[in-house]
Amino acid sequence: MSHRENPRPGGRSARVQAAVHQSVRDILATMDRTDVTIPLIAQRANVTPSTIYRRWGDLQELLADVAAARLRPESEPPRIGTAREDLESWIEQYADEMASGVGRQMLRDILSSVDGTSVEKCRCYMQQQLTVLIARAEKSGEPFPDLEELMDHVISPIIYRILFDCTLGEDYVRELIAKVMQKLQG
Amino acid sequence: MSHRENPRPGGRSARVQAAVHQSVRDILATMDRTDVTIPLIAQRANVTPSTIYRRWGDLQELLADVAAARLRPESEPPRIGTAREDLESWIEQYADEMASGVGRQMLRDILSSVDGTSVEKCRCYMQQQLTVLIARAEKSGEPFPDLEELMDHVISPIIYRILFDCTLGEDYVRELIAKVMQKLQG
DNA sequence: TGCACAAAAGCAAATAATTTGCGTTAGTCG
DNA sequence: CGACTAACGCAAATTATTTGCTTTTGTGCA
Repeated sequence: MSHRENPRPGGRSARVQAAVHQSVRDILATMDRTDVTIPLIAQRANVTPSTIYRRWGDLQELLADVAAARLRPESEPPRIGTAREDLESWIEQYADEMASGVGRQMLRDILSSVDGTSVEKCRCYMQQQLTVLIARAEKSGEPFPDLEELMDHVISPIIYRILFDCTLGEDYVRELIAKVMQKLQG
Repeated sequence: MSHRENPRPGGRSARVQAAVHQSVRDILATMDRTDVTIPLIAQRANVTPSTIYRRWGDLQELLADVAAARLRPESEPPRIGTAREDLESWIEQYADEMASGVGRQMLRDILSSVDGTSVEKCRCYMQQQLTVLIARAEKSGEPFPDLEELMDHVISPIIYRILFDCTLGEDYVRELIAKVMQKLQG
């Protein structure tokens, strides 16, 4: 599946991929997840079903691919104030996005794919954003948790709760961050 | 789907369910996940495909149901010594099971099901076991983290790493527990 | 015990999705 | 400009899914 990673921009392959991705997004916005089919996606994208089967294999892989693409961040985490404030703001937005209906669905699509590419992308995108925040803190001299600490004790609990249908309280994210920050002192 | 929850024991419904579950386990042990099909499962279980379609809907739901059933604990966490030692031992066994090939697959099957029953079971089973451990600690007067603390800072990071293909180092579980225990002092 | 009822299974035809071989097209590189 | 190749379209063959109808099986009641 090398072509899925680096289709030459502007080539036919890239156009088909864009059309199919767009078709999936449109259909997913309209219909229930359970009656989305490849023939349907193909029709809306003006390609043949066999093109999709050959490129993505099956519906799960296609949905995972689309979900991963949607999770790619468009910009760096916005600058609010202190590094901690930037972190709080970004994580809160991240949690909201993942906890929404479409967010949950994207997570599930990504996790249920056999091919690990999408899951890896999803993790990398998130880590990149965190790394930017960490770098900012370092630059300004603020004490800040490292990547592993953030993954294990902020991101993981949030994603776990979303996946396993627990509720995320109002201040849940903020409290997680507070705990991690507190540990920096001790 | 009320029949899936409480089929009268010994009835025909229960026998079919057992046969189908067994068939799925057998097939999953032999074959690659991607070429398991409902007709195949039906054949091995000596039922017609339509029976499976009518009862479970599709392959994903069936696999999620089987996975949830496999995760039901057969016994309480074994008694090793102190409550902390019991916890370490149980979590380590839990992590190993989930990190194995079949464990990962079960997790994914459960998470990709649309119906939330299996995901709920999976969480409940785990929480039950933790609750037993917490009760033991309380009885013996040992300081011990509460359920939420264990879920957020021990279980979540483990499951997250498994789902997102990170590696779990040799002492990773033990260190997570050590950190949580340490917090009880401060 | 035996009869009536309901739930779930079987069967088979109809529909829909997936796979595959082969010819065609579009982009790439010399 | 003219091969060359990767990816697409088309259509036939296969396989999976759905569905209407019939039959079986277990349950409750006379």
